[in-house]
Amino acid sequence: MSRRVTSQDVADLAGVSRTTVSFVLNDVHRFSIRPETAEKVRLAAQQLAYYPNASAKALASNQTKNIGLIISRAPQYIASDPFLPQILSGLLDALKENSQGLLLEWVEPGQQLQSYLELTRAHHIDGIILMTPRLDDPGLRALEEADIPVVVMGYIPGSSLHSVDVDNITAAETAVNHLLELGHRSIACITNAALPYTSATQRLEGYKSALQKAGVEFIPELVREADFDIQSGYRQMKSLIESAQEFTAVFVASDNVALGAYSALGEAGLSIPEDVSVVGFDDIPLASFVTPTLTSVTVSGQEIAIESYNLLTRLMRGEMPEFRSVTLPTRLIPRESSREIGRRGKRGAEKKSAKFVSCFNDQ
Amino acid sequence: MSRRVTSQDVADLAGVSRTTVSFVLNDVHRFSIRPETAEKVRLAAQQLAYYPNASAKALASNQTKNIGLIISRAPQYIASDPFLPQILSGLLDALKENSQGLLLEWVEPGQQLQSYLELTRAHHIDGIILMTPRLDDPGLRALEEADIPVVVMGYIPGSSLHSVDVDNITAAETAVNHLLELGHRSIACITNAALPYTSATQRLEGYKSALQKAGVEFIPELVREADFDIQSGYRQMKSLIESAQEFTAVFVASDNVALGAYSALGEAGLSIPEDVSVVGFDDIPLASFVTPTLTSVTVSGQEIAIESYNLLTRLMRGEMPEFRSVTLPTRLIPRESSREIGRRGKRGAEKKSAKFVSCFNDQ
DNA sequence: AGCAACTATTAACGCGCGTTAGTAATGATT
DNA sequence: AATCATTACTAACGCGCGTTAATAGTTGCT
Repeated sequence: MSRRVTSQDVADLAGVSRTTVSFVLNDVHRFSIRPETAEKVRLAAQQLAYYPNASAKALASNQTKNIGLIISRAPQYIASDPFLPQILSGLLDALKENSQGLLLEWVEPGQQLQSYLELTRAHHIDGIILMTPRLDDPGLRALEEADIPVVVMGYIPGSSLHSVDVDNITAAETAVNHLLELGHRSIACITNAALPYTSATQRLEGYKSALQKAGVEFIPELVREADFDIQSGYRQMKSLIESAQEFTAVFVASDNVALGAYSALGEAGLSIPEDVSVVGFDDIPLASFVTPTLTSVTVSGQEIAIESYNLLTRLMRGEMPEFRSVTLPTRLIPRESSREIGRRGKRGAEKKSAKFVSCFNDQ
Repeated sequence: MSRRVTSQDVADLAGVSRTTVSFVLNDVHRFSIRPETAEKVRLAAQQLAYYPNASAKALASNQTKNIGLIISRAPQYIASDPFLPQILSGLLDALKENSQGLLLEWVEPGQQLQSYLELTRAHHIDGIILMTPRLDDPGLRALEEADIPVVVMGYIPGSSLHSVDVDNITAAETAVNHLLELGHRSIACITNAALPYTSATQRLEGYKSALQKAGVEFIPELVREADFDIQSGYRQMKSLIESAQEFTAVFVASDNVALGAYSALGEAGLSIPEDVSVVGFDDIPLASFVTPTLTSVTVSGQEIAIESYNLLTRLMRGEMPEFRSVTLPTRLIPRESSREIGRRGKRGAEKKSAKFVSCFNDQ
């Protein structure tokens, strides 16, 4: 309950003015200060365990030392996201060095405009990183016009906002090409999210493009839209299986969703990769630990986070007025879940391989 | 670049004083205000798209409207945590209703004291939720003495801090009892984290206790310490397999770690549950989608988050001076990964079941 | 001695808001 | 007519800090 320690207290103890304290503790070299004085001040500050009040500092300096990470997705979709921790990990690490804070926000679709306005105007934060943007986000214009640094994780065509992203289209093409090279011709696709999310659209784009370049017909019935979480992957794969469509491989644009697909395939008595090859996307840590290990496209959440943060930092320092969009590299990691189309490649419920089925039927 | 809109602007436009604006927008009923006046003010505020400056508000009112979630773990361990998103999801949801913000912080072991002091003194936040506390955290005393509301997710024996946790000991006992009831007598244990983390110690405690009550000898060589992530689960399980110790079941105190164990078992040619039964902890969403589905103990991250937030809210309102510690229920969810000790229960590298091996050797 | 050119320090203002003490106007009561 | 309550509002202070303009003290040079 002891009164709060202010810079005045430090000044009194050190026998100097509050201004001097401020200069010393903020390393203001414009006004020179005798080393002994500085030392006295530092000692007094330490002795009193003085920590400058964040709000006062923010008000006076017009800098909050916080950046905001905005997730435009409802909490229930956040709960099972294996990718978010990577982003957070990268961001927190980078922020620590500059002793900045991370303010987490989610905005519900429909409330974007107002939320963004409040965020930028209320000035809780110095800069914004926008995650999982939607093409149809009505608040993006407001962000473009707001005079606060913004970096988008992901690509918004036609937007003037700075962005960091992987080349989703090319990456998806590479993934599908991998399947094509293995001899697959009937390749299904399950998106990572609903199509208003740009990454989903782009990855689907890459899928189509790869097929086209290989001269393979695009069959809309082989495409399903998932919704971030495992359940949706399970559902959509089940839907694919139940449809009469034939396919020997599937490109699932999210590892998380792919794991749901694994489950549905197993339940239907289909073996991976004997009956169906699977390629995922994101290369989450788990990908190399599931059975069979999952072929995937590396996307380092940490890297995206760090790159976004670096870009944001430069914007906050007032550098770089010109437009810039960073594209990070991806790499296909072939693992066990994809293999050459085999002799037993024709699928059919009656030809179930015994290998994985047992686990589902025994108990 | 347009100047910031202040409450003075709103006052001018509405033709009243700044004070009146403040009263209207903050719903201060102590001073009555004519409805028409209030309406004028509200209209003006909306017209100017006025959002009160957060820092100024915080400084004047001594309330930041932010709470801090503190993770005492290094970022690399955050990256693959499947439990964190659940916590965040729950917290974000609850916070939204009170239009509060969430400030994320990690403190590195060794820096706790200073970090906590800064957090509490700098007053960036109104309240603290402390995740994954360590028994040996030297900063806890500082938190106890600081006059800021604190809720700990987890249990710290002997601490006066309010806390929310599941009954780790009982839950672990239940998990191990489940294995005992299935006839297992040689049960290994892999902890979820290093023992300074309280949950790890407690779950190990529950494991020992269950064995003791069943009259089964505790064999230290059957215990391994993992470290949050999948890799550590893989390593520790490998270590167990390579040791000469016999076991027919394993209690892994974290689903995430258990998935690593899955991988190591598969690689060694051991089938789950034919050769080794596995019980996890946390019931992450993935648990019901892996092959075989993982028997686990439900711990709802969302619930823990919401309960912690509720407790914190009451503390921040100044209620409840008395000590309180909330314990949330857990439930064992039997799935495919655990079954009665079988005919083929004796393990040995030469008796590998072909089922899972194929995936590792074929490509 | 006299003036300039530093160096070291501080008084004082403003950031935008919440809030207390006080004023002015109106109606009710003696 | 004078007093008192009530209503509707405002002037003015303070939150704790950063920062500018100004002030005292010191040295160097002619």
